[in-house]
Amino acid sequence: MLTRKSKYGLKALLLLAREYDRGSIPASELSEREGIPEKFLQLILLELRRRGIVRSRRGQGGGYQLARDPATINFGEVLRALDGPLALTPCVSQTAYQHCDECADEQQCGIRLVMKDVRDETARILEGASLASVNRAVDRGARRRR
Amino acid sequence: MLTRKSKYGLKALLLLAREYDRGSIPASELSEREGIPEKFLQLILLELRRRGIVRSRRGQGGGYQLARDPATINFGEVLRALDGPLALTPCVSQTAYQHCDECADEQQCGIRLVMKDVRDETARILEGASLASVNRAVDRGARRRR
DNA sequence: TAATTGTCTAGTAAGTGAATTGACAAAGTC
DNA sequence: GACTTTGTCAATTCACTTACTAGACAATTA
Repeated sequence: MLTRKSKYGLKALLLLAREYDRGSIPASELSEREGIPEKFLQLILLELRRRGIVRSRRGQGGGYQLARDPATINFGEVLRALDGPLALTPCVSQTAYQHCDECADEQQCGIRLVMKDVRDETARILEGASLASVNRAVDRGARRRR
Repeated sequence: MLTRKSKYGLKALLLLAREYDRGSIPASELSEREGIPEKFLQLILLELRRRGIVRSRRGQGGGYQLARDPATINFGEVLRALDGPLALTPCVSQTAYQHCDECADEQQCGIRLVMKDVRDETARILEGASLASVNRAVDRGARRRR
């Protein structure tokens, strides 16, 4: 399951992407506009900063902004930062591989076979979903509905 | 993440599928051959029985067997039975849809858009993976490696 | 220097995962 | 019909994770 943490993180980032050229936006504003508990959001933004996804400035007029162009930040990267590896099982993870101790021969494991397929497809979709492209898709959908 | 519960369940089912024509296999044997804590396995098998995936017989010579042909039982069905819905978020679940309260307009949610894609692909893969086809794939892999 | 805003460490309540225990029920064997 | 094997089920345990909150502290700017 997607945790609230990731959901909040993505929401804040999508908003930062929409207002990318506005400069820094304080956590309090992000928190209010997206309905995210402020202290929790600060925790999340801190992790995103450590990962180089977001940049921060303190003091009056400070706040957060994307560290890079919205087209170069994707859902996969964000979910990995906040929720950990995408794979459903460590034995098929690219970023956090771990051998299953109960599995005598990984080559012979049917479960692994299937989970590998799931991971690959999931990664393909999430890494293809950049903040910029997702915002564009939402806008396209809204226009079509009018 | 795939829970141990589901992993154990799938392992037991794959074995039951391999020995489908042998009749009932006691939980104790499944437990020993797959290295699964026996009491925990019984809990899992009970859930699978309630879902009509497995059949049981008590008393001497009793045990468990698949309720249906191994080709008609797929990973998606099993994971739904043991771990709950496949979707990463309730607002894109087929089997347990729930509106997100924090989401004003679902049609405008970029996160939902992406999670829907992930769910659809995940379901396609997991529902295409039957006990029979996965066992066949494992055997093919083993033969190729020899 | 006062106000604003981010940084960081702790802590906590509730829930989930991964089991274990033990009483009980049914079915077959001798 | 007693005995044994095997499944059913409710209850409990324990560690870990999620989703927060509190509060001290640090930096920046008007």
